[in-house]
Order: sequence, then C-alpha cells, then structure tokens
Amino acid sequence: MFQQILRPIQAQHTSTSPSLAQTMNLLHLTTDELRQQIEGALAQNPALEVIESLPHCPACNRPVACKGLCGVCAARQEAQTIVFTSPLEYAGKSRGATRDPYGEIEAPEAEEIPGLAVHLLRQISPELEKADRAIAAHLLTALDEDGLLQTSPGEIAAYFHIPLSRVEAVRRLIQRATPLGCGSRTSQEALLSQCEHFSSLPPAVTACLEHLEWLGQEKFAAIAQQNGFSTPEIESAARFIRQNLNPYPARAWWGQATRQVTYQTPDVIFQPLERNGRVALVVEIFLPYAGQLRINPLYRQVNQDGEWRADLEQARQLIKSLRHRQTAFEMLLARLAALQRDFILHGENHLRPLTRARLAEDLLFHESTISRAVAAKTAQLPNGHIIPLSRFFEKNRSVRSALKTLVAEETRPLSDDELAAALTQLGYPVARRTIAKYRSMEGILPASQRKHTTLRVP
DNA sequence: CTATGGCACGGATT
DNA sequence: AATCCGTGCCATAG
Repeated sequence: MFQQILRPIQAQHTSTSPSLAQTMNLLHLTTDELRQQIEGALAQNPALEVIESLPHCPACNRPVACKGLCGVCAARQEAQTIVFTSPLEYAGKSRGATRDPYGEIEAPEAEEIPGLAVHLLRQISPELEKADRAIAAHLLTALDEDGLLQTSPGEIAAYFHIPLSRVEAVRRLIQRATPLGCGSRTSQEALLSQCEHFSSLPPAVTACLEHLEWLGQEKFAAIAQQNGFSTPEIESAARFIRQNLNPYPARAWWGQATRQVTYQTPDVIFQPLERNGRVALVVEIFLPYAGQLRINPLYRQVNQDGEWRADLEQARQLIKSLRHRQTAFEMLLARLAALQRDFILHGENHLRPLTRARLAEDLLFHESTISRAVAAKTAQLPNGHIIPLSRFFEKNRSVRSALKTLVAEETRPLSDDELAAALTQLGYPVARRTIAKYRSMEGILPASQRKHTTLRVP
C-alpha cells in the first residue's frame, strides 16, 4: 500500500507515455488495446490504483462492473434488452464456454491468443532443428491472411543458399500443424495436404481436387467422365470436401464471403435468454481490466503538492475518459441491440438498414463518436460467429441474403436481369449490374454455369 | 443477340 | 477529405 506512494518518482516521468496524454477519447480502442493502455498507465502513474474486488451480482455471484444485478439475472425479471458489463478476465473464462447463461460457466484455459504465425511456430518448434528456425520464421512471415504461402520455396532456398529439399521439409511440418494445410502454395495444395490426415477418403476425392476449376463450377458430370467415376460418386466426394476441407486454411468460415479469424476475443457477446416464452437479449460488454480503477486516496490527500499534481490530473482524466467510454458504449449497444434484435437472433436476412448517422441522431451523439466506437470492434452472436460491429450497418447485406435464397430456390438458372426484377418485386430495387456484384461477393456463379443440380431432397 | 464482367463516375457515408 | 457503393456504359464471350 505504502510502496505505491513511496515509490520513488522518477524525474523523467514527466514525459509519460504520449498515448496517455491524449486519452480524451478512448472509444476507438478495442478492449484488448485498452487493457494494454491501462496496464501502461498503472505502471507509470502512482496515483492510480486498482481495487481487486468487483461488486458481484447478488443473485448469481457473477462479477459485474456496476452495482446491481448482472444482466442475466436482470433479464430474468423484466426487460427485453439488457446490457451489462463484466471484466475481461472473466470474459476470458467464458469465451468458448457453454452458451447457457443459466449454467455455471466452465472455464477452459484462458490462454493468450496468438497470431497465426506464432500459433504455428509453437506447434512445430519441438520437431524443428535449430538450424532450420530461420527458414521456418521466413516461411511463416510469408503467409497471407488465408494461411497460404506468398513466396515460392525456391526463392527461399536461394535466399538461404540451401537445397530446396530442406525448405520443403520445414514446409511439410507447417502443413501438418493446425490449422491444417497452412504454408501451402495454392488452395489445391492445401486441400491435398489436408487429405493426408484422413485415414479413409471417398475414392473420388483426389480426382475432384485435380479439377478444382470444375469442382467450383459444380460440373460434376465432367469430372466423373474424365476419371471414370459416376456422377453421384463425384457429388458425394464434393460434399465431403466442402464439409471437411478448407481451401483457405486460416480462414475460419469459407463459403460465406466472410473473412473472420477465430483467434480473437469479441468486445461484446450477445446471448438470447428465454424465460416463459419471451426472449430477452442479453448484451455482455467486457471491461478491459479485472478490478475497479481509482485514485489512490493517499495521493488525493497530498495533492496540493505541485510535483504530484500532474500525475493526479492524469489519473483523473483517465478514469473520467474510461467512464465516458463505458457509458457511451453501453448506450450504443443497448440501442443497437434494440434496433437489430432480429438480426442478432435470426441471422442475416433480418438485418435492417441502418446508418451510423441515424444512430447518432437517436442517441444525441456526434456521428464521429459512433464511427470510432464501432470501428475495429467485434461482437459474438448467439450462433457463435464473431463479426465486426460494422456489419450492423451494412445496408446491402439483407438484399444479398435475399438474393442467395432466391438462387437457392430457383427452378431454372435465372439471369441477372430476371433476378433484378424478382428482387425489385420483393421490395429491393436493385439494378442489374448490382446483382452481378452481389453474386460475385457471395460466390454465386453466373447463370450459364449454374447447372441445375437437383440435389435438394432432405 | 444476350449475358456478364471491367472501368469509372457521382453521390452517400464515415 | 477519404472511402465505399450502386449504377451506367462499353467490350467481350458464348
């Protein structure tokens, strides 16, 4: 306790971290970034201290940032939408754990979440010769966000003046680590290397992989003919590939045009909570720190002393901005949850068009405030997907999903013009050219190549 | 001739 | 001020 205040105050520390000086607006930071900032501040500013204990929800004993019931318990009582805040450490434990808000949260390991390269390196390092470390590092930094290798192994071999086989050996190691197939040069190679991990494969799989072009276009008959398989065999192989293999190893969900990587903690979690027929939406926001941040009371008493005044001011400022960030964020999410309730609970097609400006008007915030708050933050939906908050504002998303279902249910391949007409009919007036764009975004092939495969049975 | 993708422009959004 | 998005025009492929 006293060490805090007696700790020698270094003279240099007038030049405290520049980041701290401009903490007026913390809204643009993600929870993780904010945690780092706060840790920095705690280390440098003796006027700040953390009280470890947080208030607990009297009903269920979950830690909550403010007094009162936690969101889950509160939701049991009344409201439709409940926003509450819990500390990040706790968040770490609840991450990936059971979705049942009633149940106790079992805590899986709350380990740090590394980037892709680190993640891979940790796995292969036991098998890696010391001499090959540089090669591995080189390879790993050349991976793109999908986990595919951007440089050719030959170049790397030349760079290190070593035989190609050595580079390839390291590359094999990387391909065998999870996510499987990283470090491949192409999607095809990635798929093939993933195959090695299945003890038995449908026989037609390799044939399919040799004709990725056709596979993408669903020209199953063509592949069948070329390789002496029957079309159903190829179809089942294709299904197997879709379900078990991933052409972009590091991309979490493909098939959707989403590029979300799984190794991240969301800043917010949405959970539905059902109670006698009604569904309340519980919004859990994570606090960046585990305790309550406050100004060291001893400091407050001696604050007349000019020398310490700077620290004190700074600490006050930080706490104030923090509180501001927190309330603003809560208001924002409460509103957002209310407006986009259906989207959160029932998926993409229920996304309502919404602009940041409109939300700003509702909440009497400046619109740039909203922009900052939304940027770079992520939310976890009830279905487990982690999406950027900015998706709540994508006006075209519902049109796109309408388009998807339209194509899925068409009886004959519709041309873009026809699709445009159909969508206009449904209340989405869009130009023909726009359909083309959406199609490519969703990975839907042009009408001419959409052979009508009648596999809609179940 | 029809369907589609590329380029680029203007208006809205951030 | 910078960026994103829908759309029109035109070239090209089938």
